Amino acid sequence: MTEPIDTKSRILDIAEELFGERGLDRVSIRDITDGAKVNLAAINYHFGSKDDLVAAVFERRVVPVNEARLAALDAAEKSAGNKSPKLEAILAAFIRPALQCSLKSPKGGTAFSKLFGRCLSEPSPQVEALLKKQFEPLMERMDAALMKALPNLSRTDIFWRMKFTFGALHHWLLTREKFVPAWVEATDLEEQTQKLITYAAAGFRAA
Amino acid sequence: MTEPIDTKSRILDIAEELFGERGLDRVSIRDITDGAKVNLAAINYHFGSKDDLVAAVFERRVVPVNEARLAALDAAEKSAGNKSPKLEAILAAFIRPALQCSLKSPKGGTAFSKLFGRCLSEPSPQVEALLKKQFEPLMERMDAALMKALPNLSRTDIFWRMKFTFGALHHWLLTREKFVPAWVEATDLEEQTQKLITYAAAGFRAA
DNA sequence: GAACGTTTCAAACGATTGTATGAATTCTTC
DNA sequence: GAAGAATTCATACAATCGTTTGAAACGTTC
Repeated sequence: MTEPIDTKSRILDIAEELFGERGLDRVSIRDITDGAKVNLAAINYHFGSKDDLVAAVFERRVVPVNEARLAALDAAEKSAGNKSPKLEAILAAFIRPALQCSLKSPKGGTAFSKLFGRCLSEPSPQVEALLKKQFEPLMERMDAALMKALPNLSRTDIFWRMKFTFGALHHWLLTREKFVPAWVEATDLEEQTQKLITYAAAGFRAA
Repeated sequence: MTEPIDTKSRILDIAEELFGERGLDRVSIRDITDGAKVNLAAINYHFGSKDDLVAAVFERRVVPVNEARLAALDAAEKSAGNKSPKLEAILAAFIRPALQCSLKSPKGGTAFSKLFGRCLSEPSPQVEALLKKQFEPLMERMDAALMKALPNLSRTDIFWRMKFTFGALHHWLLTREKFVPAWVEATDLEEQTQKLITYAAAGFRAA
């Protein structure tokens, strides 16, 4: 576990890990600089403030995830020709990149999921602006694709079902390893992803 | 808006409101005592510590909600006789009490939802113990009812779909007024509840 | 109304927070 | 290898944090 990377990346890495573990406010500047083995002033020097660091940590993961989602949507639409892609493919384009990114993040991938949950529930102005900028265009694309795939569903219904799906995805990511009784059969992530896609697709298709 | 109630209740009331607005750690003891117009030492005197206050605020809402859920489940099973209640009735027993409680809570009901989200993502030891104690028996009852209603679904599948439903419910409660584009047709809470039940029921029935 | 337990009060505690400073060091460019 | 920019460093700052304290005020009971 050598870490020859630069100061900025080291800060981002363990900031993500600690934020995910303990929450944004329960992690001090000093916790991060100690963990990253950099000087106390490094965060303010490289990022400006703690809030800016939070936004940077969050942005580093959210941007590629949403890019991957758009790319997956593009690919699905392309391979479907002039027809609409299957509902499952549209939902997979939304769900799978989030999971894949969460795997790249430290601590087996739970750190980013937790961080995302926190950024949703206690957003700073910086994070809120980032959320809007990142998700508005994505949601428009998702809406359009879903409306085409489910022509007899109103746009309002699609909006609500998308919100439900979003919630299911993130609660899953957030508590993947938690609140799981012993009797639950072990399943790998791919299986769990399939289960979610199946569930959401049926939810969208409800009369 | 007269508040002739006692110190303890006044503290609980605005603590709930402030925690919901800003997050557990962004609200200081002084914010609460100022808002409740009580002395600074009142929180430590009446509750012991800030963490204990958080648990008390949370407990005051969670306990009645889960009692109402169990009661609704009882009622549904009773009225169904020796048959299984309809899937929608089981899900409604889970969903509706949470919504109803959230309406009683300050700020049009969003405060409790936000508080719940926070308690899920950054639980103190006290809150974590409370969560376990409150949700384990409820989930067992829900599992049993759902297995009876969906006999060809494995218990593991029921667990995961229940988790997805839980996520959809709480993300909805947490962001009810947020991230809603202007074009979404206004719907009252009852309609939204129905939409969620429809979505979740279809998700559970998926092959 | 005296004695009691309960609650409220103003004030202070030590610890920790995020940020700022200016000097020391390293890196880059000529 | 000297000049200048970029980075790291130890240290200090003011503010805020949760908690404690001991006295004052209150309510109850005999």
